[in-house]
Amino acid sequence: MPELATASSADGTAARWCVIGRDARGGWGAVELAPDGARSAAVSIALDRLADFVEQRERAASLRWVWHDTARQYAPLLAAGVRVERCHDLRLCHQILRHAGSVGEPAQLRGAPEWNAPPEAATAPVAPPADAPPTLFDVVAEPRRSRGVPDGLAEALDEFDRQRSALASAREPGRLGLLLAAESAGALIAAELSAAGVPWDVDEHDRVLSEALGPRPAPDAKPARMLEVGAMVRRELGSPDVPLDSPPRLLRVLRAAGIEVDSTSQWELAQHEHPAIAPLLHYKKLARLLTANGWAWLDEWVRDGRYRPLYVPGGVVTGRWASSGGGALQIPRQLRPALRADPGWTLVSADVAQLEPRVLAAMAGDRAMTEAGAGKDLYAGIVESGAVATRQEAKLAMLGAMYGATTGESGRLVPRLRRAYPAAMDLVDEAAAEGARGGWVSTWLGRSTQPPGQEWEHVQSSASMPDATGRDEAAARRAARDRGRFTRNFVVQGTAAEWALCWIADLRQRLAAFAPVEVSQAARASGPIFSRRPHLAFFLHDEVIVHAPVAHAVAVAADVRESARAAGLLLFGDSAVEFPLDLRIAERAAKE
DNA sequence: GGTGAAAGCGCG
DNA sequence: AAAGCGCGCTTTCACC
Repeated sequence: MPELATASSADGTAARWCVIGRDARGGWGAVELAPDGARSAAVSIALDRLADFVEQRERAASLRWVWHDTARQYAPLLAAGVRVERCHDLRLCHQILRHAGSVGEPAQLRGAPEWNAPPEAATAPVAPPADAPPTLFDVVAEPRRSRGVPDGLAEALDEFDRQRSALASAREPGRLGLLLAAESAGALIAAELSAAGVPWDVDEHDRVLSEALGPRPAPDAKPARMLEVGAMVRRELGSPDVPLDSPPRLLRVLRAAGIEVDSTSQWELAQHEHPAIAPLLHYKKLARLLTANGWAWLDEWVRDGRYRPLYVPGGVVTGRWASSGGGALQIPRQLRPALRADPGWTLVSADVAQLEPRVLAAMAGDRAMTEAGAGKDLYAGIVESGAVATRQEAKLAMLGAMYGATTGESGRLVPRLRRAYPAAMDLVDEAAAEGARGGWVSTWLGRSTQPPGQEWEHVQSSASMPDATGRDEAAARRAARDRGRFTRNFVVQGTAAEWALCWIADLRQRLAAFAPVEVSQAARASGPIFSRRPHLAFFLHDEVIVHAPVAHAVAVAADVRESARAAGLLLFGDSAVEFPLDLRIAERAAKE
């Protein structure tokens, strides 16, 4: 699996790194590093020759590009039709190494604050005009730190040295190195996903909207169906002007009508009997659809038959991706029919069945839980083992175990899992205890939590002062429990994110190996790199969608499964834990 | 008039 | 007033 190898690649060839960045004269510079540390002389590249240079070197040698920020560096290359196989993203890797508890000598890295930049959206923030007079706020506040990271070649070389030293000092450099490679591969994939886009059927989307809301209304007008349903709510409440879109005011009206709710959220409304409730819930559904994914969203985010959200790799503390713009993390199931392959192509969709519990079973080496998930639905396996009575109970108990539920039905079921799967439960319980103590925990590959903030420490120390009140002590216990739930979930969610990165990184390489097909007119919307081969089109935590020529669909599906197997092997070796997929090949493509 | 918090709800 | 983790986005409303 060459993609994820670091120090040397698994295909037997010595890995070489090519570090690139801006040179002192404003052009580009490149320096190649051999595994033994030998450096080539710096090569200068004219501004407009960078894409050519990268393509040439990529073809000539097995390289890992080292650059400051994939989000900024790779998008222009993709636009120029250049794909790269591997990279090392200095910004993302810095974030991981800086906080990794297993790094023995982090001091040098932590002494390079300019690389400690938070993930940012692909669109650069608008800088204030340089000639604007400083406001009072500017004078009082700390100097504004640059939001980006240095993009110079010299800085990149220095930072790469620091990162290699830090990695070498880690307790398990192999694992942490794998994480750095996986994270960087994820950054490449995120850029490629935005470039390729999700094939999106605007007519189907419009049909879903019209069916629910009525025809598209004039700008600033409410759709017909919303007006009708709103009128029903008003009639049932006996009030001509119910403020449907303002929760605080709606709450007052509901209480005046005798509906004793404390909020206007749907789960609470659903618990009351009143003729106004059904239409009100209906109205809220419609309003949500309209504002979140209505015609305005369609106009803004879908162009040329492609939905192009922005992904933020490493944007979540656990290592999951975040998104910024386009709402890729929250496409409602209702709109899934709008994901539609181009003519002659199809969508291969897969999601992992119960990824997080399976990851937990593998981490903990829990044989009973592994057995419960072998060859079948994990929750069904838990029921078979006799721990709980129904699949629903198994799911509720498992989520409660991983999230730290203490009350309600979920909390009530957790002790049964503790008896049936002590190894798995010990692992999450220990992670929670460590977090509650103020300590740090790590994922399987070594992504660590940051230490608790000053506020948290302050609450804890206040509670141990001689004059601490009962209230102080309660607040400290609550904060400790809160952090414990976070660290409990961190180890599982974060390791699941690592598994998923390995899965899609492996799959990406397999897809790139497909023989190219003739380009169809529609497929060109994916851009020069993606219109001739199967390519990733969507990724969300534990599911993936591949856009593929129909002729390749079955082979792609096999690769998706094979990559899942490879990810399990890469992370957990010969652990018996299986990662079964729910996999579908879409039947309908767009009309010719 | 712009900003930020909170409510509410969509996703895993 | 969600119980129980992690997010983003839209809207309203209080405030400067």
